[in-house]
Formats: sequence, C-alpha cells, structure tokens
Amino acid sequence: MIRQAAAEIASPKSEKTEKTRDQLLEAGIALFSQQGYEGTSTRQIETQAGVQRNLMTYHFGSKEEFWKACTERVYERMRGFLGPAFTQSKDIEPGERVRFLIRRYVRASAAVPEFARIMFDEGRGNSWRLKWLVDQYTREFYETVADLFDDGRKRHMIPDIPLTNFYYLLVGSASIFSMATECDLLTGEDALSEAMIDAQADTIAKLLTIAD
Amino acid sequence: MIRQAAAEIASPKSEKTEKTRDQLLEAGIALFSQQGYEGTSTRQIETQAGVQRNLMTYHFGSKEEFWKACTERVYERMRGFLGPAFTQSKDIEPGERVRFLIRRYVRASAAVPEFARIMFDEGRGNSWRLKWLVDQYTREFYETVADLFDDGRKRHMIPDIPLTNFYYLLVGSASIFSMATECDLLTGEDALSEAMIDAQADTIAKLLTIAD
DNA sequence: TACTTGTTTTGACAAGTGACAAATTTCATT
DNA sequence: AATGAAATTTGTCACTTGTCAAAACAAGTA
Repeated sequence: MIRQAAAEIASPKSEKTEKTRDQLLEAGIALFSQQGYEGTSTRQIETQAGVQRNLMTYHFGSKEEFWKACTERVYERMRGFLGPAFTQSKDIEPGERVRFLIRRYVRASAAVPEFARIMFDEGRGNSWRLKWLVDQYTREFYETVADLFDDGRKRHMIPDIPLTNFYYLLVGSASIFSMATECDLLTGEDALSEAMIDAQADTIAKLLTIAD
Repeated sequence: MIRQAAAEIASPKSEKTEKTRDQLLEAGIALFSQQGYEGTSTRQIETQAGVQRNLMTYHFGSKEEFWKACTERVYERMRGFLGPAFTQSKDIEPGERVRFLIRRYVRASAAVPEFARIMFDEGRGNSWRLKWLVDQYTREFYETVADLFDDGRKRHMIPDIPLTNFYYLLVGSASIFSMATECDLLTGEDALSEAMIDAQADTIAKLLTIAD
C-alpha cells in the first residue's frame, strides 16, 4: 500500500545542521543517480554539496548509510506524487481509474527521474543495494501494481497480458526519462518537457488499457 | 542500416594471445554491464578473466580503449541477431513484417542483455561514453527503427503514437531482461527463461502493432 | 566563568586505482 | 642452437578512495 511518509527521523537540532544534511542529500541524489554508487566518491558529494570534507561521514555514519538516506528521500518524493493520485482515484469512475493511475505514475516518474535511474542502475547487479531497494520500496510498489492489475483485468480494462510483463512495461516506460540525455542526442527532443511527458503518459495509458 | 560485422581488426598472432584477449573481453563485458564503467577496476577484470595483471593495458592500451572494444563486441552480437532477422523479414508479408521484427528485437535483447544494461547505464549521464555509444551504435539503430516505424504507419500497422515514444517503449521493453536479478527477487520468475522471453515478445508485439 | 554538547575542520592512513617501464619468458623463423 | 619480436610478468609510481581520530569551534547551561 502506498501511503504518506513518516517524517524525517532526526530532530532538526539547528537550522544550519539541517541545511548541511539537506545539501548533502541533494548532492548525493543527483550524483548517485547520474554516476551510480561506485562511480561517486564521498569527496565529490561533499564538494558538490558545498560543505567541508568528512561531514557526510559525521552526519550519516558511512557511505552506505548515506546512500540509503538518499534513496529514502527519492522514494518519499515518489510517494508524494503517488499517494495523492491514489486518493484522488477513489473519486474516479472505475472505467477510467486504471488509465488515470497509469498516467499519474508516468508523470511521477518524469518528476522524479532519479528514482527510475537508481532502479535501473541497481536492478542489473546483485548488490546489497538491490536487496535493500526491493525490501524497502520495490516490493511494496509491485504489490500495489499487482492489485491494480487484477482489478483492471476483472473489469476488462487491461489487455490479456501477464502481470510480470505489464509491470516491467510500466516501469520500463520511465526509461525515456532516465535516458533524457541520450534522447536529446538522438532525437533533439527534451524528454523531460511537458509535451513529451504528456505524450509518454498518453502512449502508455493507451497501450496498457483497452479503449471503451 | 543494420549490416553484418567487419571482422575483428587484429591479426590473431597466436592461439594463446587470442585466448587472452577473448577472456579479457568476456570478463569486461560481464563486469561493465553489471557494475558500470567506474565501478569496475582493471585488476578486477584481469582477475575474473584469469590472466595476469597489466595484460589489459598491454593488449588494449588503456581502460577506455578496452571498454570500447567490449561494447564493440556486444553490439556485434546484437547485429548477429538483428542482421539475419532483417534478411528474413524480406520474405515476410508486409502485414506481418513489423510484428516479426519487433519480436526478433525482443529476443535479441534477451540473448544479449548486456547491450541494454550498458545502454541504460550510460544513457543517464553525460560522459564521453554516452557520446561514443550514440555515435557508434545507437544512431544507426534509431534510424533503422524510424524507417520501420514510418513504413508501419503508412500501412496502418502501428498505432497512432509518436516515433520517440514508440522507440523508447521498444528499447525500454528490454528492461525486464536487464533487471533479471530484480525480477527474480520480486516475482520469483526467471526473466531470461524461454517462457518469459516469449511472453515479453508477444506482449510488445501485440501492444505496438494493430491487430488485423 | 567553567563545562557540556553538538558540529565543523584538519590530519592522517591503509587499501585500491590506472598507468608506465623494465625484466623475463615464449616461440616462430633463421 | 641463435635471433628477435611478441607476449607475459614483476616492480613501482602518483593519485584517489573510504574511514578514523583528534583538534577546533560554537552555543547553550550550570
């Protein structure tokens, strides 16, 4: 079940401290999602964050723990989009509900491209990070999609394809956003523009559901 | 245009030399596709290849050149699947041609999951590697898909969606194979099994084309 | 004031990185 | 067997990596 976040754990001792943590997290999210875990050094993160050396270790204990904190924030951001979408979908007629949620998921993926980037990045290997991501976030999301899928199939709103393929098509549809740089080089189009996001949402919603 | 490969450049001086190069390349492909460029060290490659230290530098000059050689072999492997598919598709009735090629592409992606892995990996950033991949391989492939798309649209075999979205849906459909580890953790299914490959090929072909 | 607590700064270190160069081996041809 | 080029092995370099530890600083409390 997708639900709203629990508040950040640490009590914000001081204003400045919170700012340091925040800048580190934002730098970490940007760099991890662009260069991967191994490709990003703690010093690079601190430099990009504009803070002194070793502050990451002090505030988060280790690179591993810091990475987890980064993914937490990213997933939180996804929840910030998906939670309200679920709430709103309750008021939508069943015939449109699946389509509505698919479109919202696509828009969320575009708003938080770091999420898909990290997922694609870690999904290929066998690291402790993959296990952690699946346990913490992916499993929960998968179950939600599975429920949605079952319901949609009962209502004959989803074509006759297996759940696994449905799921990875939906997830894989975010690849255009996570490969925005390549997309620009290839087509000259900005994958993260409003027009492209709409086009992608329209396309997936059309293909993954059955027209009335 | 997708065409058959040019032969490997180097004249195979001796049997053993060729074996060393081959083992290095195979190890490099496996490791680069699982851990990314920065996440893989030359010593790790040499260890996995079972050869002595520094032999990679000797045979390939540098890590950069070696990486290029690895991607060359991977793309060559993709061509080994796509080339014959194109040839065969000439004999297929136009109404089935697009569907046939889509299915073949999906099967190729499953047979060479390293290709999609590397593409997803590099597509997110802005490295010299991305530029090189696009110049060397991706552009050529994109043009091929674009031609196929135009033809399919004229014949009313492809739904009314933009080319860019069509392309990234097709490419993104390989994500299930490149995230095989995650898929196993999540669903218990082997994404690279014959059954799953078939299911994925069927699904994409069905969704991206219009039924007669 | 002195003391405590949380945070920042600086110094250091062992392990690992890619690359270079010289020493050594291998092996087909004389 | 002798030669010479290709291939392998070993040694080393300057640099980066993550982390630890101690020093310096700030701000509040007794």
